Amino acid sequence: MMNKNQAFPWDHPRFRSWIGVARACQLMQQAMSRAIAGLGIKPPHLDILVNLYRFDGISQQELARKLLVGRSNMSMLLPHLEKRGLIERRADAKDKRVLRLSLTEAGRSLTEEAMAIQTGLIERALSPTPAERCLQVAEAMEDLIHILQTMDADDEPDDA
Amino acid sequence: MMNKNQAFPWDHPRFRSWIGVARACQLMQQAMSRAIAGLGIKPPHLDILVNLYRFDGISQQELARKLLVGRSNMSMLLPHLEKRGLIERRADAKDKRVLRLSLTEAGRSLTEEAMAIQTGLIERALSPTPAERCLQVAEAMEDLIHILQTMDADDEPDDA
DNA sequence: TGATTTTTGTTCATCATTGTACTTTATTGT
DNA sequence: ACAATAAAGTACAATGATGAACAAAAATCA
Repeated sequence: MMNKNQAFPWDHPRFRSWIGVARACQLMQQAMSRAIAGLGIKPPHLDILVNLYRFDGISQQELARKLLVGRSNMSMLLPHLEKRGLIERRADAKDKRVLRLSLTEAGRSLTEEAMAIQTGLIERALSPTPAERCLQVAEAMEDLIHILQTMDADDEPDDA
Repeated sequence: MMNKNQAFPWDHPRFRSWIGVARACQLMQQAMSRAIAGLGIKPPHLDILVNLYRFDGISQQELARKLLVGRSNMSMLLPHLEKRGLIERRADAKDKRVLRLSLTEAGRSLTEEAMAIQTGLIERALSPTPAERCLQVAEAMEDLIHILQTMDADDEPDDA
């Protein structure tokens, strides 16, 4: 059994492909962690800062959804960044439940430094891959993301 | 500043590409976690079992290196799997320091079940991507892995 | 309006991962 | 052979992530 069509999982082209993606991600995460350590932040913080840089005034809920983590994670990390003077949390005027997030000046400039490092590392790591190929990779990943999110959406509503 | 060449990081093709890879990885990890939860194992255990399935008699050190984690991580996880009767650890005859790892019968059959689920999920997630494209993705990831590993090797020996 | 349900964010207990220090065994150098 | 160094595995303390229970505010609906 299982050695009828393709002997082992690692002989499937898609399986090998995915193993490569997973390893690459892990290594990249570690490399990124070291690259930005000098700025006193770690990958989770960087993700937050970049998203605030891009989407000013976002709520904690929306931020958590973008980062694919739970709300509680934001509640743990954001006060830290706030105390360090990198971000601000102001209550929304119309809905007193939500906290609107934005970068301080210090946060904005640190984020720009961090993004320069991040972009540099990504450029170096993908430098042997031509831009066109990168777009094909991106396309494959977006298809995958769409499928997984659809699967999740299917599971939850009708679930037991 | 920074908006001279390409306005923002997310306009770089390689940057966008990488963001997609990272998101895909995260979602896949979560989906995989749910997919194998019924077998009573989590992604780290699956990684271990698959590697033991493929490389019987490997040592804890080698396993840790393959999985890109620390030795201590193996020391935490393996006794668990051993108590559950999925793996065996036997001292090497020639070098009393190393423990040689192998799957039990129960472990082997559970691993086959798990790999079937894993392969199925990967196949589904990458189904819209033709096999040829998958190989191109794999190639890009292998280049990236090689670069990052070379960078690490460069940093450590001469490091401060 | 008043009661019920949703939504937002927080708190807390639990679990996973990491790095460091430590023990035991091999290897190297003299 | 003996001392020093390196390597394999373990123990432990610190950090990070997760999910569930909770409080406050808003929305829904009768």
